[in-house]
Amino acid sequence: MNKLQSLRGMVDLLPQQTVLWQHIEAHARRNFGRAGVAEIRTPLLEHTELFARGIGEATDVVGKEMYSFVDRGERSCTLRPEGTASVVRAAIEHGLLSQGAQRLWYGGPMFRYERPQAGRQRQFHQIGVEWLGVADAASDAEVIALAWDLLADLGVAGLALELNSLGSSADRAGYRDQLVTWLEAHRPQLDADSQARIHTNPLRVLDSKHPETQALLAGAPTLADALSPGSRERFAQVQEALNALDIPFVLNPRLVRGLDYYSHTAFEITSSQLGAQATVCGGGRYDGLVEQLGGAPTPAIGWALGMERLVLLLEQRRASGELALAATVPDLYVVSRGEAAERAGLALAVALRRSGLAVERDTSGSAFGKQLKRAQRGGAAWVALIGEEEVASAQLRLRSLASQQADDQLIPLAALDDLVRMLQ
RNA sequence: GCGGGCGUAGCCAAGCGGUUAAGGCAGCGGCUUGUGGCGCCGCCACUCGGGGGUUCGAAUCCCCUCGCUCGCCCCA
Repeated sequence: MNKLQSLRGMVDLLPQQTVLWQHIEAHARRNFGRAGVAEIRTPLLEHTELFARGIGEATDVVGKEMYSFVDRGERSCTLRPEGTASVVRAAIEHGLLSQGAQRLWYGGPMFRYERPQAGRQRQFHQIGVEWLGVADAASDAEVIALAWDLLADLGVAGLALELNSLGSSADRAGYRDQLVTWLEAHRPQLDADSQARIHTNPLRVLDSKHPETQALLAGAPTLADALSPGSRERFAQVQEALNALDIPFVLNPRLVRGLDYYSHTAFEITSSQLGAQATVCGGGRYDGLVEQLGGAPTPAIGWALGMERLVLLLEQRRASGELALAATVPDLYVVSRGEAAERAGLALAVALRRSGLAVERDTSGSAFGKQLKRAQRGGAAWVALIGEEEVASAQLRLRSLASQQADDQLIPLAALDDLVRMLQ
């Protein structure tokens, strides 16, 4: 183990991958721009307390997955495990909320100390949207549409939108008590994981994958029954709005989401192509969070999508040939050999780039045949060849690689404008 | 954190206790000292993720370790 390698769960993205990432980012930027959603960038490092207060002490994320350390100033710092808390903190800190509703998006790395798995890294990346100061049910559908349409624009098929309502915080608290009482009464019949969660995170028991527990839960009180009439009406409005937008969804009463701050609308977009880590995008309403972090009571809703998981889906499309990302192909490939010729080639390449052309220069110094071969393989349409003869006459030899024939043209090195015109 | 599988060159991959570790792709060089996708030839692992052990002998068996992977957990 002498070889240097990246830390466990920290992955390098090589050029073949980065084109996919850029593809996704470009679509996201464009769609967000159309919807009037502005980008916000917050630090990767925050006070540990922000996440402890924002996400909830009882959650796994805060309890055992954070990258925390004490800095030289004795502060407890944590690499952000998710984006929402930071965005809310920044909005409160800079008084954004007093300037009306904020429609924000962010992207970047998050850190969680977990066992790596397909679609799950310790440093992973999310693109997320947070709308602060937005309360109406129509906005819930609008925010969901942002995620749904982004994925659709990227051509990702086979996705399912799952939807649930957690009710108001009062509904949820009341239901929680009801559920805990019921779970306590049936404790011996529950699996070990679920028993442990009765008091730490009882709602998550609903989503247990143990078949016996699931069978038992058929008799448990349901969240839907615990919703107040107002919450029910609100949930119906969200569903109507989604219908009107032609966004299909399935109701999933067991969808409760892991983080404490959610209320009312909760949703996930999942893919059957991803194995165990099937959630591509998850989000929901978190009306209580801003206040919890010290701001004025502010309704809010948002989502985050996992870049790695989305990339996995796009890689499947690429492998099957459905998605072809154009590699960057130079307009011109400069072939030169010999000291003076290489200098002339360098000057040519830089000058043409300054004119806006994509120019690649062969730096190998190998035989012209080799350089031409590389030009061919690189997909360049044109080659400028400069050797001793050309330097002597202050010309370059321009050849089209598209045609098989050698129909070279000699162009004065000084006649840059002519060359630019020909290549455009 | 728990359980299963795997780890041979940049990539894919054969070998599964016996002397020199197949092959393909990519790369590099030559055929072609100044001229293009093809073709042919050559080069490219003293070594099998790392360490230790068993053995006359290990890439092949055992142990530890690192990493990857699938599932659990959790979540994006």
